[in-house]
Amino acid sequence: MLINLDFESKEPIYQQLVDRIIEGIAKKELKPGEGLPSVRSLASDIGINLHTVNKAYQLLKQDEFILIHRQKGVVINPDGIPKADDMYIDQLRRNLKPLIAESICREVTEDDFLKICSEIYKTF
Amino acid sequence: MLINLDFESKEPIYQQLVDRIIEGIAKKELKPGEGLPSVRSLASDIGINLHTVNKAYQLLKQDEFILIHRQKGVVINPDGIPKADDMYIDQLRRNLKPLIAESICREVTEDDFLKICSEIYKTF
Amino acid sequence: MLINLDFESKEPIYQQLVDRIIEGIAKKELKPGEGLPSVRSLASDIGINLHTVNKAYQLLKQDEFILIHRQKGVVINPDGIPKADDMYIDQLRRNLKPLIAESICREVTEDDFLKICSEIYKTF
Amino acid sequence: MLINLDFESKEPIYQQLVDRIIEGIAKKELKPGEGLPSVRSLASDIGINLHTVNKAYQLLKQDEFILIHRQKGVVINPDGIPKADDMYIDQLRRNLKPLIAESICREVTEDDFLKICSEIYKTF
DNA sequence: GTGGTCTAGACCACG
DNA sequence: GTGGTCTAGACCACA
Repeated sequence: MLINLDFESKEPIYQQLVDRIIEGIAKKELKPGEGLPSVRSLASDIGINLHTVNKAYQLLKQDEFILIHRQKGVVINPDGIPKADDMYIDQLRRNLKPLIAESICREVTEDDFLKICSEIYKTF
Repeated sequence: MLINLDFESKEPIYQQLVDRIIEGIAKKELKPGEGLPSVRSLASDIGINLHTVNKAYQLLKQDEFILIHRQKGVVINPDGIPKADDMYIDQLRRNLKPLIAESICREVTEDDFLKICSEIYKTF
Repeated sequence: MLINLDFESKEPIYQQLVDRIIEGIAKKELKPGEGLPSVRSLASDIGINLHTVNKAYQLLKQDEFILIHRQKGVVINPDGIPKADDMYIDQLRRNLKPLIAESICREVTEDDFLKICSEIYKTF
Repeated sequence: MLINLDFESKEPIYQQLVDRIIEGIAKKELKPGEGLPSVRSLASDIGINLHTVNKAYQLLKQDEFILIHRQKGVVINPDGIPKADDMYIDQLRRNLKPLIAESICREVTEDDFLKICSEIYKTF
């Protein structure tokens, strides 16, 4: 699995890293129980700071995407990722709302928007 | 039009302000050619610094949602908001991708996701 | 002579007005000795503030483009516009420099640039 | 590279700063990929507020002269400056027009004007 | 009274 | 230590 970061983006590197890993899980490139590189090795591979990788891992752990074992190291949650609950759906709504609002202003129809989402779904 | 900000949020105030105004346009509560409050009055209304409002206005101006008219002050772009172009759609895709990736991990089906988007569309 | 102003421009209205009048003189649409509308009538014609027109006229008077007679009103300098002196040429250089610098960065060749200037000269 | 500002000028400091940096790029004193001082250090060097420097940097970033790299800091766009497009040429025309109009009024011939431009080109 | 500019000082997120 | 955000207060240009 290849991780592509944009150092010129406004998006923090640790957040990009989180997103890439979640995408890897969504694409089944990373499977439950599978190991992830250690903080140190990943950091040096990508050429970023150790703390940055650590922050990404902590966030993923917090949302139970990964587990951090003292001995086995970092692994994708073997029990699978927690299902969406109401809180997640709420947060998703809040994130989607401004995207949809701007799309409406720019005359992207609901059909167009859904089609775009659908296309992205297919890429996973 | 009522503007509701969350001062505890991680989202910068100026960005929330931008989002609220775009939502107002999407909901037709703000119509092309309509005037917006001056930076000073809006700032004092909301209870924030005028520079924060100004930054929001500058961003909206940059994307041609509003324009600064030397006589009328700040107005919603009377020619309407620029239609979505390829660049906007690309950016939209990049924004949607991580949301969809996480949703897939959390077993939100494509249908569920589209339904949520559809519901949000209806609120405008 | 038609005066076209852009109220959404960053350029102050009085400056735009000055520029339009100078262009009128350059195009010989306004000839030495010819009268200009009074501050009041011009202001109401264009739909701008009286002080704005006045400021434009004062600037033009300062550079001897126009004379302001108590009785004859405002007239294009009958003795013609003062020729370029060293000070004017210096100022012109200072104004051109940043335009040329940016053009160089954007790979506009000297020939291209001169051609553009030449074209503009032809429009007068 | 030395930066010379005129604090008495009507031209805003941030704009002068932008102009100086663009001139530096035009003169190849600043090369693509090269780093620029941080807002703080440049501000204290020049003796101005860091926000003023920041505004200049933001404008340069917007026109893709520079980019803000999360690791390298502020750097001249390593891909080079975007070439002139129709929009830039139009804007250039609009900027040149009043300069040429006044020059015509002051009997600066086309040849003289082109010669001045040519001289400025040679200084880069 | 409006927006534009500049300063000063503070806190935070990031790497 | 970096840029990003926010506040506060000031002066000016503009209309």
